[in-house]
Amino acid sequence: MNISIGGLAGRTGAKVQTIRYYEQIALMPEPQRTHGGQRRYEAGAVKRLAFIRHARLLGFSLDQIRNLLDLADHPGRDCTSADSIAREHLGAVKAKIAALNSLKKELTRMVKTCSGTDAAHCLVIETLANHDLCSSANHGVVT
Amino acid sequence: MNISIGGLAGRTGAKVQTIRYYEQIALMPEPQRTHGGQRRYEAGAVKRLAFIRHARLLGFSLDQIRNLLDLADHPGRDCTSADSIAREHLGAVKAKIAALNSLKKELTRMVKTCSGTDAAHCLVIETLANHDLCSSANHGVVT
DNA sequence: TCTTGAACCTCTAGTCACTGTAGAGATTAA
DNA sequence: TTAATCTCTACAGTGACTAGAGGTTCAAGA
Repeated sequence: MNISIGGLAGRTGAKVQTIRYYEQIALMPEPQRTHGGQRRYEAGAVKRLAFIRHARLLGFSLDQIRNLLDLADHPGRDCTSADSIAREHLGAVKAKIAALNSLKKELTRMVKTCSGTDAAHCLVIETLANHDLCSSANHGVVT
Repeated sequence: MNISIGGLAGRTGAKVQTIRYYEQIALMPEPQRTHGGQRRYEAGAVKRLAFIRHARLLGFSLDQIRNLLDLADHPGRDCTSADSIAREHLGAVKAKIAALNSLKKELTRMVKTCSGTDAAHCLVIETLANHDLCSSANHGVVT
C-alpha cells in the first residue's frame, strides 16, 4: 500500500484538507511520513476513512462517528451503544422530516397565492410580516 | 413604546444576544440609546424582528431575509423576487425532505436487524464499514 | 435618597464540519 | 535537469448564533 494523501482522497472521495482535518481532531490516526515529511497511508486508513465518509453521508456527527469507530475497533464489545446511536440518529432524522413537511405546507401555501404584483399586496411578505396569517405554531426546524 | 432589549426579546422570542447579533450584521437598525448607553426600541423594531424570526422559523437564510425585508420596506416595488426567493426555498426544502427520506430508509434497515450482541456481528457497524451492504448511492444530505 | 440586584454593556472566543488560501518545500515524469 | 504536480503548515472564513468575563446602568423598594 503506502499511498499519498492524494491517493487516499481519490480512493475515498474525501478532500485532502478534510483528511488532514480528521487527523487534527484525532479521528484518523497519524500516518507514517516520508523522509520529506509527506504522509503515507496503509490499507487500514482507506477502510477507516471509508467508514467515516459513509457514516457522514448517513448524517452521523463526527462525535457519533468517533464512538462508532471505537466500537468497530473492539469487535468483542457489546454493540448496544452502536445501536442506540443509530436509533437516536434515526429519531432525529424522522423529527427533521416531520418539521420540514410542515414547513413545506406553509411555503406552498405562501407561494401558491402570490399574484406577482407589487410588494404591498404580496402574500409572501404579508405572511412573514403577520404571524397570524400563518399556521406555524412552531416548525421546529432552522435549516 | 421605548422598550429595552430584554423587552424586545420577550416580545419576539429572540434572545438578547441574537438581537445584538442582528444589529451587528445590520439586519436590525441601530436603536436609540439611553444616556447610559442602553438600547431602547420603538414599535417598528418589534415588527421587524418578528418578521425576521418568522422567516427564520420558515427556514429562510439571513441573506434571503435581508432581501425580503428590503422589499417589505418598499411597498410599491415589484414583488416577483420575493416570490422567487420563496419558491427557491421551497425547492430546497423539498429536496431536503427527499434526501432525508432516503436516509431514513437506510437507517431503519440498519437499526431493525441489530441483534444487540457483540460488535463483531453488529449490523450497524458492518453497514458503515462496508459500503456494499448499503443502497446509498448518495443521500445528498449532511445533517 | 440610598441600596440592591437584575438587566444591561462590550469584547472575545467557541460551536460544527469543513473549505480555501498563501507561500514554501517534496516528489515524479519526461 | 527541469517542469509539473503534489504536499506541507498555518491560518482565516463560513452561518447563525451562543457563552462567558468583567464591568456599568436602571428601576424599584426601604
